[in-house]
Order: sequence, then C-alpha cells, then structure tokens
Amino acid sequence: MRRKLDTAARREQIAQAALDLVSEGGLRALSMSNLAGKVDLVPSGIYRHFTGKGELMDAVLDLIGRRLFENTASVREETEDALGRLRLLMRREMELLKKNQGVPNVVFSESMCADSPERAARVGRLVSAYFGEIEEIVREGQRKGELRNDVEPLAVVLMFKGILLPAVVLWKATGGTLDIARHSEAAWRLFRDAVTPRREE
Amino acid sequence: MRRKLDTAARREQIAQAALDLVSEGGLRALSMSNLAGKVDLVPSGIYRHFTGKGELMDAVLDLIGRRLFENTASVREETEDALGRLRLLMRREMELLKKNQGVPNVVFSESMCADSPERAARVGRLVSAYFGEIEEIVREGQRKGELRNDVEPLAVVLMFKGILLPAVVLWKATGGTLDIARHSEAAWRLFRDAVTPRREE
DNA sequence: TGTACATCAGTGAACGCGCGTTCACTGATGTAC
DNA sequence: TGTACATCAGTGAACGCGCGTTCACTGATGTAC
Repeated sequence: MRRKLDTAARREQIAQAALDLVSEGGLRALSMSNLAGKVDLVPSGIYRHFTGKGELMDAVLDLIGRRLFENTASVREETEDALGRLRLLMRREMELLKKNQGVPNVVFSESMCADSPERAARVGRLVSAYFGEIEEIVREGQRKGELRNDVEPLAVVLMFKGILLPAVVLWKATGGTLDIARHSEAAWRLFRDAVTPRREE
Repeated sequence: MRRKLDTAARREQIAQAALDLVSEGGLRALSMSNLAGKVDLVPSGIYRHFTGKGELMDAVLDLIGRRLFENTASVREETEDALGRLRLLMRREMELLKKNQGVPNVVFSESMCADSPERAARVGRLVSAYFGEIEEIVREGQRKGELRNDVEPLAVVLMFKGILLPAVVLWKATGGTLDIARHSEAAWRLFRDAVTPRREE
C-alpha cells in the first residue's frame, strides 16, 4: 500500500497535477485514471479528496484564476505607468502560455461548460474578472493621460488581448512554427501607437 | 421505412446538418445519434454515406473552410482598397459568428484534433490558409501605400484578427451580454489608426 | 516502553452510461424481360 | 403495360470501449492505555 498523505497536502497535489495534465494535453487529458497515475494513486483514490470530477475542475479553475490575478497584481506593483504594466502583463501571459499550453482550451472549450451551467457561469466570471482587472489598469492610465481617453477602456482591453490571442491561435494551428515573441512585439508596437494620445491634440 | 434519398444529396444534407449541430451546440453536440435525428435517420444509417465520424468531421471542416474563403473572395470583388476589404471581412466574420456560434470551438477545440494527428494538421492548414488570404490583402494594401509598410504583413493580420477574437471570447464568457458590434467598431477605429500610414512621414 | 485499538487514506473489482461502430436484415426503387 | 428481379438506402439489435463512479475491503498511522 502507498504511503498515506495528509488530506490538505493531497488535495493540493492532486489539483496541481490536474492543472499539469490540462496544461500538457488539454482538458481531454484530464481523466480520473490519468490523474491518479500522475499522483501515484488508483482512480478511486481520488474520491477520498474530491467528491467528483466537477469539484476537480473547479479546483483547476481556481488555480488558473490565481495565476492570472497574481500576474495583474504583480505588474501593478512593478511599475506605475499603464503602458509599462500592460507590456509586462503581456510578457507574463506569454510565459504562462509557454508553460501551460492547454490552459487557453479550458477557457474556450465547451467540455468545461457543457456538463453544468454553473461551471459555465464560473468560467464566465473568471474571464470577466480578469478582463476587468486589465480594464482597471487602462482606466488609471487614461486618467493620468498616459492612454488616449477618447476610446472606451474596454475597447483598449480587447485590443490588448488582441495582441496575443490571434498569435496563439496561429501558433497552435501551425504547430509551434510561428515565432510568437517576435510577432507579439510587432503587434505591441502597433497597439502602443494606437492607444498613445495623439500628438496633434 | 423512410424515403430513400440519392447518395450525393444525402451526403450534403448530413454534412450540413453536422455543421448546424456544431454551430448550435459545439463539437460536443456532434454525436452520431444527434446527427441521425436531425436528418431523420437511425445512427447506423449515417454509415451508408460516411465511413465514420472522422470523415464526417472532415466534411464539416470543408464546409467551414468554404464559408471562410467565400468571404475573402467576395470582399476582394466588392472593393479595391485594403482597409475597405478588411472592414467588410470583419463584418462578414461577425455575421458568420452570429449564425454559427459553435464554429470557433472547432478551431480551438482539442476534441477535433486529439483523435488524429492528420486532422490536427488539417485544422492547422485551414487556419493558416485563411490567415494567408488576409495577409495577401494586407500585402496588396501595403504595396499600394494604403497601409503602413514598416510592419510585417503578418503583424497586421494578427492585429486585425485581434479586433474580433477577444470580443468573441468575452462575449462567450459573459453569455452574450457584450455588444460585439459596438465594441468591434471601436476596436476597428483603433486598428485603422494603427495601420494607416503616418502623416508625418 | 509495549500493546490494543480506532481512524481513514488507499485499494481493486464491479457497475452503468453514452458513445461510435458492426452486421444480418428489410423493403422501396429503378430496370430488364 | 405488367411482372420478376437486383440494388442498395435505411433498420435495429448488439457489441466493445473508455469513462466517471460505487463500495466493501485493507492495512499504515497516530493515539490511549
């Protein structure tokens, strides 16, 4: 018989393993037996620590959310100006993506939501909250005159997300051929030009 | 017994029904029994016209591809200038999205690819080809001086895709609350400002 | 310090479910006589 | 024009598979005596 572990520690270990599985192989890879194997347990063993797959998915969502909000919080601390914050955030997102390729699928995928409307709502709230954090950064920047304020904050947020998202899609499509870093830099310059207050004003 | 239909007609009908299912409920909704129900057949009946689910998915991909390339071709015909073409294309994509909410999932989702590497490659080629079509429009625009030519065409393409993609993500997340049309207009103006040749040059 | 005990993390066999798929069949349809 | 026939789209019962889940169990662990 395997060594017994403290429940709290096991829960954390299992949730982390679940996120790792998703990161590597997408939601499809998150099966009870895959997961059990990863933490050296038998599938039914998982049920000592989670009531079922639903609770597991919630735990994974929590972990993802925590990563995202760690990012927004840390870029806020590291610099004052909005453009600098956004640029840092973009880099953090790229790092997150490199490590956890499967994460975007969690947000896009129906598999996460199709089972239960509550989880769909949960995903929705997560995305909205994250976008909201970025929107707040934009708002501050507009107030301080660092960003154009003749556009809605949300429009700037969406455009900001537009730097990475399409690149990720194309990157996934081509199987990693695309040099995301280089193209996101180019897209960043376009973005910066677009949201910086115009000189002629 | 049901009325017999000509094979060619049935194939088309089934493929279309499959796309409809995906459009409405995502890839998850595309099960043999759902599909059979939609065309008034019994699940096993599908196998008279398709060798299996794989061939079906290929057919769905073909249909999606056709729609996409119809769009790029038609906007090319309708106007000459690059910005006008892109703007039209954006609107077409929005219409396509409204009608087929589930389509983006096809491209993002792992479910389409996880089963077979060949299909993953197929999806990749589809996305690449579509992006390539847009890139060609951008190239022409740059050659004619309608677009800034101090940026790589691909960067412009990615930023163009960045107008709609994030809005769609947020729209899906909020469950349709977001007014895509309005926000994509705002994002469009930012995009236009960013890719138009600078006056001071 | 040694022993009996209660706890509960981990086990493994078994279950039900939905899915894609198969196969021997049936009977509507168009064709040859 | 009417009849026998071959074709093949559509049927329905059955299969195997992987999945999430259950449950009676086992034995390592910490505790009370």
